[in-house]
Amino acid sequence: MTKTARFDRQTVVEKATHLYWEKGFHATSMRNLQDVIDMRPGSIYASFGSKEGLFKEALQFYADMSLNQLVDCTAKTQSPIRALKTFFNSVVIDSRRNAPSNMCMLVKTISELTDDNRELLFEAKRLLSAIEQSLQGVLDKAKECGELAEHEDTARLARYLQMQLMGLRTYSRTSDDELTVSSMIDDIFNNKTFLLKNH
Amino acid sequence: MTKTARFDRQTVVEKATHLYWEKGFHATSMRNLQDVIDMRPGSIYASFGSKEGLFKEALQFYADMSLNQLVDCTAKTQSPIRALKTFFNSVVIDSRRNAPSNMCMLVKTISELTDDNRELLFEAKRLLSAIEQSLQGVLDKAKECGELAEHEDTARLARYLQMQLMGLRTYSRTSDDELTVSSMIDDIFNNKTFLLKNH
DNA sequence: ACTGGATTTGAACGATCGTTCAAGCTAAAA
DNA sequence: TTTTAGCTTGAACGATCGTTCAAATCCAGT
Repeated sequence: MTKTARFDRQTVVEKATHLYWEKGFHATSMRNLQDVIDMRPGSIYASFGSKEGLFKEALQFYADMSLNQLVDCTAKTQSPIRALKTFFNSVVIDSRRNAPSNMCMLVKTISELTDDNRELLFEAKRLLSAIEQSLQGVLDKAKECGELAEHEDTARLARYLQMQLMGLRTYSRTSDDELTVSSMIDDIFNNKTFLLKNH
Repeated sequence: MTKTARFDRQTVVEKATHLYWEKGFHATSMRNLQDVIDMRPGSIYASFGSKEGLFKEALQFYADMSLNQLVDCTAKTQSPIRALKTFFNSVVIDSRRNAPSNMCMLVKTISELTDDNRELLFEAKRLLSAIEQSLQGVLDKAKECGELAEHEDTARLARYLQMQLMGLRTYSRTSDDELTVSSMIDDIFNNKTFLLKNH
């Protein structure tokens, strides 16, 4: 071997992720990408194979970011439950300002794509499932700490958190009022979500 | 005036809605639409103005369908709360089989579109807000029936239902197991969503 | 300094995109 | 039956799509 790639793969994937996340798969053109990652078609296709190939790496990169975010939250406090709430606030509220979209890139992907892009669709589902498992991991720790009753089904609760997170980030996209969204997170973690007297 | 349009607008919009709902705005081409609604470009552009114009009517049609579904559910029972649960089941579970997508078309739209299609994005948000208001209307009736405590804030609860519905339909897209999704609906209406001993 | 193999470049490809419009056709009015 | 207004048709437009590839460029090894 005589030569290695001149570009930094991590940086390129990061920039591509940013664009895909903002505009979605179909609305992002290869020419948009060429500008943003500053590479010419030949290099891109030599390195990533296709528009789908690059998108797949972007999905992976995004999921890694999200998982790291969750790990960071658990590292900053002794309380797993508090960590979860911090994670929710970070992902739902903070991303209203900084992120390319306040919606989850994986959710945007399963929402946009059909069987015409089977592999990408499957990949996004797989990564969402991985995130759900990480949530369950934190809930398991909460059980160990005694923050969660022994009889609680952490798989079921993780499923619920995942569903609520999906709902929150989507709702967040419809609402200009940040305080409203913020209070919804508080309500979730105070179990004041829906109080019915009877079924 | 000597002549009126030959096609049936309602039927055409219905077919267009089906396709847009399935594939999304960007992945649906005008040629796809031409085939499905059996009209030629000239007629389509004379009647609807543009791809966006037809999509806007499709959004309206979809929202009307959804609102009618909710009304149907309230008409079939004396209990507004039971009506809401029936609505959830109908929208989340039934649409796994029949509908073009198990996700909400309005959610798919706000998820996919950016400011590049400002008007459509705004329209989808507006219609989602209308649905939320209808949910609140049902909750108000529940209060009158005594199914809901007097002190409950129906606007807040409606917001919560809307968020959960968004989450459920999205989660439903990721899961093959219909029973799991079904039990999540049961849990929501039994207030068994997330039981923490402390915050 | 030279060589050789890998990377990078950018023009170009055929396909398809959303849209236009002149010509044809249809059915109500005269 | 003839006229005529307006809907319908389908070829065609320029733009852009994802992708390819021969040529230019680059740098490690000699």
